[in-house]
Amino acid sequence: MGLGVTVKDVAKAAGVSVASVSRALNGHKNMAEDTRARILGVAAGMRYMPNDAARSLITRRTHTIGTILPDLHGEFFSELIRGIDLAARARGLHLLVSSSHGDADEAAAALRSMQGRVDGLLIMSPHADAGLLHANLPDSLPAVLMNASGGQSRYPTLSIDNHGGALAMTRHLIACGHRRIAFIAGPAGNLDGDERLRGYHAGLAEAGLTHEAMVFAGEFTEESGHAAGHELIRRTPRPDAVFAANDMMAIGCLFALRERNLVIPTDIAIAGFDDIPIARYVTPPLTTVRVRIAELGRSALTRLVAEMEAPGSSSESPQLLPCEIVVRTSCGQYFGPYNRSKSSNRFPIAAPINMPGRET
Amino acid sequence: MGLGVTVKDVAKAAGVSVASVSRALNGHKNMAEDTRARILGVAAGMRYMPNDAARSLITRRTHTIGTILPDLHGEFFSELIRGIDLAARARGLHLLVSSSHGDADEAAAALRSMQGRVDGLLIMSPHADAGLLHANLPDSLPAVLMNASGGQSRYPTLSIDNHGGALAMTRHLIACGHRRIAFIAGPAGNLDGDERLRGYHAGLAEAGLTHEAMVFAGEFTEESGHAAGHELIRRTPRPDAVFAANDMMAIGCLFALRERNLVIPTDIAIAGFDDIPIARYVTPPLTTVRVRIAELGRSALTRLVAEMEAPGSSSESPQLLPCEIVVRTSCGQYFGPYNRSKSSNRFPIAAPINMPGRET
DNA sequence: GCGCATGATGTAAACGTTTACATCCCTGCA
DNA sequence: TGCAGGGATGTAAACGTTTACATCATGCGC
Repeated sequence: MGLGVTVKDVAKAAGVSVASVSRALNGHKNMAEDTRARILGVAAGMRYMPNDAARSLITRRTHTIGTILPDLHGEFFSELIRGIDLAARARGLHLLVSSSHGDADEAAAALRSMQGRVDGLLIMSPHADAGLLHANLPDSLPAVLMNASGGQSRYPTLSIDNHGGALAMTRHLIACGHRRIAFIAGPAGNLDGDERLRGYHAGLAEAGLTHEAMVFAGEFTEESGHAAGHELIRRTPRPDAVFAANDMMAIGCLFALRERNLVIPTDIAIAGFDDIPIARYVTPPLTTVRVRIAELGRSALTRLVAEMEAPGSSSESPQLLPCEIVVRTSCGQYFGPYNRSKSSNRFPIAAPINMPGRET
Repeated sequence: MGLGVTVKDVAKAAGVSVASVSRALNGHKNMAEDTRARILGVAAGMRYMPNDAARSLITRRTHTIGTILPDLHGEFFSELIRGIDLAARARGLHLLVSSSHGDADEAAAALRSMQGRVDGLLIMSPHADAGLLHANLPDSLPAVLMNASGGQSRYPTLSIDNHGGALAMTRHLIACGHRRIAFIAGPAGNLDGDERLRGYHAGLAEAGLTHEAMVFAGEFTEESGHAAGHELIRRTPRPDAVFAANDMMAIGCLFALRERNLVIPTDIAIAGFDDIPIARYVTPPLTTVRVRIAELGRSALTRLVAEMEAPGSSSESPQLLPCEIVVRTSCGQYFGPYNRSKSSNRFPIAAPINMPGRET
């Protein structure tokens, strides 16, 4: 039972018309309270569940929002979905996900296949340029872009404040006394990576250290960080700090330096970007830039809902989400004025054993 | 444009009836090939997209499957979704997710709200007992349970082979020469944790070490592992190995032991369960049991599709997914006959610095 | 007591598909 | 030439809702 019970069956059982049943269910005004109560009782008794397809057909609302995501792994993906899901559920919206899009064609297919199933779309895709979007989406479907090269598109855009985060970290490293700060970049053309690089350069420029800029190629992978690490210690004079465009490269670099028996942070400091969970557990714990991924998801959904209710409502695009410096021990001690996260160690991590050069 | 174009508009533009348009789109037989081509051309030209709600209404198929998940974090969640999504997309199915269900009421609400939106359900929830499922799901809706206490339910069930994995790890520890093996358990009543505990006991029993069993309470959290670590080293004689029911507890324990300046694995060995990404990056890298989460998702979806096509097709429930021992360095050297993962270190990790007691 | 506003309820159209059935036309065979 | 058969196409019903509009009863002011 439960399936196959229609509004008509309920109407018959309750001795009213289908319209009354519908009104009772949707909480319309202008109904006798006792009638409503009776209908609701009968409906519950029959375990009636409205057919959403029929409802959507007439109301033109699916109460579902779709997400188009690239081939993401790990914490980033789950936190993003988590933030979106929480915000969506709070509004009674369902979540249709389509992830793992490796190329533009797959992303386009996903876009098209969501037609008519969703009231709005949350899109994060390196391939989602204005052309692709226009070709595969009806103009009437609200959408919000995440971490896209905003501005050029007619869609609202939300991004991590990559530039601001990298700038803050560069300042922090300088404040810690480092001067020769190397940077391990992201893959060419990657938006996040490019912004972080810009922030690094801005930080150096501020301190009059432009001539010290030292950029190594990277691919956001542990391997590329490892390779960059081996390369950068051959430089003379050696850099006294490394800032990697993401945590995985910082960790790869960390291992490379340890292979050469360099002591971190005494011999050389390391900083990353993202604050992935692993960052807290390597030896020594990694100083990094935290990005609130769940918050990005939550904000994007909020923005999308606003867009759905009043298209073109807020056009102050792109919106930036702030980052936060998380100071651990991989960059040496620092007690200056920058924003430090109180919660950077939710749990007291043991001091790395046999690690010289650290004060208590 | 693109929205608002209906089959009727296409029919008019192509000079045929709506039935012909429908037939052309759905690849029916008994159609003149040229007519079909013409209709398809017109439809594409008008950027026609069929309305899924209307289609679902009449066909009673949504081509969507729903997932009900508990409040999961991190890698586990993303890998699971990833496996499901890949398998679903391959079959042209959409994915409706509902995660973060903290209690039974939320799970029940999620179950009900998916009515009529999905053709089948993938459920992982500690609250999803037979009663809850029966009360909130129509009998006609196919569903597959993941990691539930199988057998008692009329739904097909898939689970990680927790018992087998824990047994294999216990054997491995014994084969490494350890005798006094402590176990840090999961939260009381947790199915996975209980099965792992059973596997531990079975392993000890096999080796005639039942009297050495030593179980400490844990909550699957780093904190509880840390606490258990401090507790277990006060025992005399001290355990020579610790097997934690999951990696986070193993890591908490690892830090506790390092705080006491114990050398791992010389003084005491540590093993975990799950192979979370962090496991490879702690010092020393953690030996653990790998569970193929994405594979679990993929299998569950495959099973669900089978169930949708032929209800009650395969009742050999519950189905177990094998685990795999991943040998790193936290348990000492071992070259015996157990199944070792070749890929346990996708990338050469540097030897932990200043870590005595390890051979090359 | 009469008309009228108001509130409760019923009737039926509409949403955009799919598909059973009817119709038409063409081919092949007697 | 006539007729059966069958392939192509059209007609219209059905899916389960919501909602504009019609209807009906009730109470109120005069």
